[in-house]
Amino acid sequence: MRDDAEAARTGLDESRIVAAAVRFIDERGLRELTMRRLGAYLGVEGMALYRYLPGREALLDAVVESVVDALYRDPDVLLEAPAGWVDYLQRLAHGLRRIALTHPEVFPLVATRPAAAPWVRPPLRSLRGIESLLAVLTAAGFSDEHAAAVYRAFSSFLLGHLLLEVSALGVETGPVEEPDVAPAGDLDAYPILRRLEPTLSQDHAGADFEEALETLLDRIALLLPARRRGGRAALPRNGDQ
Amino acid sequence: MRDDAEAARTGLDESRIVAAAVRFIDERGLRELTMRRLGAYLGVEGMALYRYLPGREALLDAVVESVVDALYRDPDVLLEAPAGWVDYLQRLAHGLRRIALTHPEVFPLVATRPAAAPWVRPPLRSLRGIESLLAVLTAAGFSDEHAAAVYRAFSSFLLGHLLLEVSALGVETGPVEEPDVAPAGDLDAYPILRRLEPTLSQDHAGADFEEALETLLDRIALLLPARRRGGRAALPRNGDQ
DNA sequence: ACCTGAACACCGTTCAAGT
DNA sequence: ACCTGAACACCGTTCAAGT
Repeated sequence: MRDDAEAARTGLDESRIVAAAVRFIDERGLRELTMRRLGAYLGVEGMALYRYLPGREALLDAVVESVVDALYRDPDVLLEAPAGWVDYLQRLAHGLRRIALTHPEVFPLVATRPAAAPWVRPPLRSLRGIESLLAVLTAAGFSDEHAAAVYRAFSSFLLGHLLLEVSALGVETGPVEEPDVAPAGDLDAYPILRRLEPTLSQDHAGADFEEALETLLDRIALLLPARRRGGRAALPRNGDQ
Repeated sequence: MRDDAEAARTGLDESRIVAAAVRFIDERGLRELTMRRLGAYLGVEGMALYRYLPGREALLDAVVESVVDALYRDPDVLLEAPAGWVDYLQRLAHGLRRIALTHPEVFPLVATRPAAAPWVRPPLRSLRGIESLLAVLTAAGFSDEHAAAVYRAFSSFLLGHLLLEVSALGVETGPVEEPDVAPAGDLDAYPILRRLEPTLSQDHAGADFEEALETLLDRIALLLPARRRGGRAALPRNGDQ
């Protein structure tokens, strides 16, 4: 199906298959991905993939792992030697957001695939990543319980914001059906919705993400004794915009 | 397949099919749901369902709608006549959490199905629900922009927390494979993770949800002039636990 | 009017056979 | 050693035919 069947010269390989699957999903969407079509995309019959992967479920797991692991190959995330826990959490958050926006069709998979253990929380799914996060937090003076609580709060924040952001992306171009006049049905029955529609349609994803992240970091800083907060959460924030 | 094929006496019906689909997913999981099996579950051939629904995608949309709409049939949510916006948001949050925990296999669908418009944000997916939320907020004195911002923050909060909570539920009993000794592979390479595993395995979902909800409500209250906050956000909260 | 049976195009997966 | 072809059980969906 592709002009340059990239596997033709050197043969297949698990990592090549997974990389092709990620590109396939980015280009055509998760719904389009079948073993047979991915085979064709690689210039091969679908059955050939079973030499390298046990099946479709394993392929999807590998896709998720590959996309999440890109975080630790990202030079802007700098797993080791972070300049403090605040800087570390900011880099992690921005790195994950970059991944979500680069692979919006893959991210729902990152969000919903069953995890290997109950404490592996999407979207931060890699043991290496969790270990590193907990290492940074405990080194910064958080107790074990507080480090765990921060990990939980941070996961929820990322999952909620990023899943909503990519799903809003999808809805713009996603369902190709119904090029009707009214894009969301009859709003006539919902007067406030109709009045607020322009306001609600504005894209605040970037600013909301930053603001919620800063708020979360302030709240986390309060778990530390004041002298270790690094200037965070010094004052209550002014609320009236 | 079921002893009392409930449709046998009165015939099929869209709402009966959708209700059966919800029960089927609750009992056997989303992955098991096929048109043919749902037919059998109703005592009928799968093809018969196409008289009432255009196809499988429409069925899933109807399942999501049905589950979310239960919120407004819930007497504890009390759509109309709320005792203030704080009370309203609390009831809505708790009502949605109840739904998520009642239908953990359906909730990922609520979280990830493409929405009808970009401003329809999971998990609060019903136009009626959004209208009602915005009505309560603007009546309480929030500007249009603030009401929209509250809606966005509230959606992110609910989605992140509830999706993580139900996915943690799923992982306990979900993948029936691998009753191995080590439940999450070799933690030997991750010393901090190994030390924190008992801490991380504790279930804090309920308490985390309440705490994050209260924090969010405090933050939202700051958008109002002080005299309209109803006692909310009077003081900065004490951080050291 | 409502459901069934047969049919079609397509899946995931297995495995003997080809090269 | 690596891929293909045929095969199997199962999908979603359509539609003529039954009752």
